[in-house]
Amino acid sequence: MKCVTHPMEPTMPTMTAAQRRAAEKADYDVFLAECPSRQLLDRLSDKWVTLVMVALERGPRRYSQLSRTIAGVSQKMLTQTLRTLERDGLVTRTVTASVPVTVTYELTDLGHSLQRVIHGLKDWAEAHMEDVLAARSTYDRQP
Amino acid sequence: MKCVTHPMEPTMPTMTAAQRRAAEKADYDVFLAECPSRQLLDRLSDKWVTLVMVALERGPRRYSQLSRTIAGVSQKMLTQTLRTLERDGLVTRTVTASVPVTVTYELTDLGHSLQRVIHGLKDWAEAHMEDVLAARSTYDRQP
DNA sequence: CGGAATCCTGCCTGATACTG
DNA sequence: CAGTATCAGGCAGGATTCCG
Repeated sequence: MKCVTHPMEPTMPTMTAAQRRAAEKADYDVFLAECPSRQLLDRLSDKWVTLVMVALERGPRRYSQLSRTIAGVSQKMLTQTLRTLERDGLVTRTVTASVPVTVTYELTDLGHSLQRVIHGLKDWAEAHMEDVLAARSTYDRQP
Repeated sequence: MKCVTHPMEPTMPTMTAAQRRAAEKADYDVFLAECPSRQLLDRLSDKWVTLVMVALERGPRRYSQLSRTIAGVSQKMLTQTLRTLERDGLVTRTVTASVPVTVTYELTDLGHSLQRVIHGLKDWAEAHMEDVLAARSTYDRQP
């Protein structure tokens, strides 16, 4: 398993999308620190990324809405997170020239595909909260 | 939607496991900073947690194996991550009293259920690497 | 081998002030 | 409203050393 970027070969029409995806996967390894996929996984495994992606799941949201929805986020981290998500093609940023100005963030198609995965994480956390709390009290009871 | 811990009511035998889970879910909100589920989601949305969970997916692993597999992790963070995963009931820690000592980590059933979700994140990162790289170069080309 | 303990740095956070 | 800028401080996380 190598970690290389793909030379731009002409797309082979004989491959299905699924086959191409499988071929691409084989060339990336998240365990290699230098691999782009590792760096991407590191970025995605971020609490603010997770919360923003979940907050955007039901459609476009304004900056101030996100700020209020995601309790505890600083302006700095919210803006920074939204910028990198925009750069990575996961959200779009739309500025409406009104007074005062309105800025709307929305998931792209790519963003939606990631959102589905991340939503699973949120569901898991909410569904298994009891189990985790029980495990903690068991663990903490021991010397 | 409130964020409360459940008073220990006797389990209602008339509820299915799925029903009980749905009822529990309704009481947790990851957007509230003080909610346990939010804090759990924050912990899970961590790059070392993600990588350790993926590294353990094929069965038990020794500390040194994990250390070598997960490139770039420090002993401190690996130990710290494994400890919290153990405390949260996601992995077991087994010490074999040999010389030198052998320590093995393995996913619990709860851990496996989370691992399936996290694996989706890894798959997404590896599968959509090209899309993200393309989006970045488009973004960076603009002033 | 698998850590624990220590020190130290840099980033995150929080607060405040200022713009288009 | 939706940021950018700046400065304080605290703590996450890296590097190093030592131990059963």
